[in-house]
Amino acid sequence: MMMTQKRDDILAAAQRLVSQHGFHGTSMSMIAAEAGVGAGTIYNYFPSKDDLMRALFMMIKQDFMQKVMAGVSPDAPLQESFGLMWANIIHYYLDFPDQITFAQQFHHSPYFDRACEEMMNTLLAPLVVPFEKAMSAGVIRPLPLPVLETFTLDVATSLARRHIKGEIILDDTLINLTAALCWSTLSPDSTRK
Amino acid sequence: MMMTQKRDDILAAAQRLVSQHGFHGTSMSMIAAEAGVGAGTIYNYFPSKDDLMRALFMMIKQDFMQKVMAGVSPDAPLQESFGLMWANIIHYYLDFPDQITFAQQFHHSPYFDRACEEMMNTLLAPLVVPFEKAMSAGVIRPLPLPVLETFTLDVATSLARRHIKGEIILDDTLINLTAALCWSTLSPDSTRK
Amino acid sequence: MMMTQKRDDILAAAQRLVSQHGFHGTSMSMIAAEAGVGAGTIYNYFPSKDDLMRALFMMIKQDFMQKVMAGVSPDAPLQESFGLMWANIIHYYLDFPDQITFAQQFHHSPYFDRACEEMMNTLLAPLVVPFEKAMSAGVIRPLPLPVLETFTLDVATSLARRHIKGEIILDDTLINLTAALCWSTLSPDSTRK
Amino acid sequence: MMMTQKRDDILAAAQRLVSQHGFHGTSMSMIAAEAGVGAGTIYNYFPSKDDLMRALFMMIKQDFMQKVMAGVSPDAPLQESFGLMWANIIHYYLDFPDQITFAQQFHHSPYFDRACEEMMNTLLAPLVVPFEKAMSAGVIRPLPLPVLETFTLDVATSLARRHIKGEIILDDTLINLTAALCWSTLSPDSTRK
DNA sequence: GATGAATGAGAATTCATTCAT
DNA sequence: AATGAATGAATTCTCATTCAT
Repeated sequence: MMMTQKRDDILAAAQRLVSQHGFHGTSMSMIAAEAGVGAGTIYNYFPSKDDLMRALFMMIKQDFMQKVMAGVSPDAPLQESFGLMWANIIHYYLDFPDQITFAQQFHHSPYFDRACEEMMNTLLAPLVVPFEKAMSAGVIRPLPLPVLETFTLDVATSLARRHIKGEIILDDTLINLTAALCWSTLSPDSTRK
Repeated sequence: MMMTQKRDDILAAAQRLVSQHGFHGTSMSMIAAEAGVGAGTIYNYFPSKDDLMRALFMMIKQDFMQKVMAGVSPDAPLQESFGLMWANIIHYYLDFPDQITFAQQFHHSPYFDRACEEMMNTLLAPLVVPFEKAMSAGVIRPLPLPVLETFTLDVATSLARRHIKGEIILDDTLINLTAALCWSTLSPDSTRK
Repeated sequence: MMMTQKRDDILAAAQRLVSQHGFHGTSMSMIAAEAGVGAGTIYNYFPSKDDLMRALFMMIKQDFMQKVMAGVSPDAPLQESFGLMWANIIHYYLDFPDQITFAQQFHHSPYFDRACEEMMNTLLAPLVVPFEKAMSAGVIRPLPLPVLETFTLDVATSLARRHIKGEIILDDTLINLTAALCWSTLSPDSTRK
Repeated sequence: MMMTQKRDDILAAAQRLVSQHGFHGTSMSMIAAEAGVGAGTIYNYFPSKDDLMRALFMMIKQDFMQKVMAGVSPDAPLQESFGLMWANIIHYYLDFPDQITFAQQFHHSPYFDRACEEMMNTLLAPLVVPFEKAMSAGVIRPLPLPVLETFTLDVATSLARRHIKGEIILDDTLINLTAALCWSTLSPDSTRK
């Protein structure tokens, strides 16, 4: 159906504008104009601005997950998958800086409520499962899941943000180095002297 | 003069409200009411909403720095200082959850411009210097400064946020564990097999 | 479409209110209420209060010009046209006192900028051309154009204002007398003893 | 008394600022700052902003009258006095362009009420009396007083304004020419063919 | 008299949302 | 479904005026 086309146009327009001007710098009329639709049309697809934003966030996260898992074999050893996923994450951010800007803004705003939280957890599950297995198997250090996420996802995000801001240059060498650093944090013997 | 009192009331009110409702959910009238002053009074102390927000951010960061360095001796070995600073950071966030909420919102909003960036760097300098020395001395692994900050400050911030959201409980055990994990990332031999 | 109706209502309301209360005594909400539209509606037609005022001024001046030139034949001798135009000007002011009040307020306010100036000159051109021709032909005394305008337009305006204020009564006799006085000022032999 | 000094400072400051920024572009605090007094102090001398503006207008008009009559002998023939007064008026405006700007703004604003009107008439009396006498004596054409004012004062004001705006240059030649033109309008035989 | 911090009513303007077409 | 003109509540900010010192 064509119904989906307009919806996508609106989401794409919103993403472009919000990453440039922020949530509150982006009005519904701006989105409508950028998407090439009437102002009222948006409300045929999204009940409110908040809903549009939430939908956009989810869309981005879904896309993110898909690209992060690209090429990852469920049977490969975690250390190997980890390196691949790490590179995927970083490249995603570098390829789509708008997305990270939007996602960060959204994530630290009052838009991000319990419902978002839960949907995100559901979405992240495929990423998390292999780590849980690895913990059970003693391949990586047993850690509370949120701590694990901090030392992996959050670190990658932080690095990407600093790259986008121009503080560092994430070339292959630095990507590999940081991947190795993170992995070492997870491996069971890392704090040995 | 009491001039300072009203200014502080306004800053405190702004902090409380923004951490709850976000920047754009917090109107100047709300701040005035919460601070117990007239709407126009705010403008005797801050030229605009933006300036008020920036001033608040800076104040928080200054306070943060002071509390993080509490008890840290410049002559102590870095590993020892590191543990102390780590605990200080975590405790600061746990003691003042409003601050971290506000600071994160601000940091990822369009309010945060070049000028803020630079003031922050100036402010963070005392924290950074010992690490640079340690790198030169080979005590810790040589890393670009932003990478170092990611693996220390940003990780601590992320952990604290997850504590505040209820995902984990940062008791002394977990604080020590995470400190050790971070430190191991920095130490020169951590990626050895 | 009815689009034009609302625009006109707004202009008419603005004109009435400003001639009574002055620019700054006339708020946008007052105009909206008087025009019977929502406060925001004005901004669908005019980007700002300034623009609304400028548009109104231009509209009035255009209307003025049209009415002043009514019945004036381009081929008639200037002295004859002059009498007609003079009567037209005076009658315009007497018929539309709001307009003159508004125009005078506007003209002596900071709203009146270079751009207004130039648009006015363009507008006045048809009025001015016959005088320039008459000067070349020696029918009237050669004078700098602004001086000519002073002795014609500005004098008529001043007389009309004094009528509106009740200082004089501009009946046909006085209109004819003043026209004759002005014309005598322009004719080449007027200062002869 | 020193009381007068501060009052004068305030009036002078107001005049400077209003001629630059207009009435509503000039706030009481601006005036206070420019005058070097506290914001509240103004209210010891003037009950309100409106009163201050009115007082300023009157002061200017008084000064104007004094300078216009400078060197005018009550016994001299009117034609001679007229030339002198004409030059005085023009020179006053050229010497004090701020005043004309302010006075025009004020005169066409709602600040200018009946009371102002009457005070102005009282003030202008010395200027008017000689003309009335000359009319009785048949030296000049009998005209309603407001018409006379239009053809003299208002014309001079208009010329001065056009000079200030750069449309013409009022050198001695043009001053004398325009004086002669105006005088001819007043003299009893001017409309003869 | 002098001060200037405090006030709060009021201004221009924005924008999410509605609804008649 | 699509439109976009209309709405009006809400926002930031200004400023004449007051009053405790």
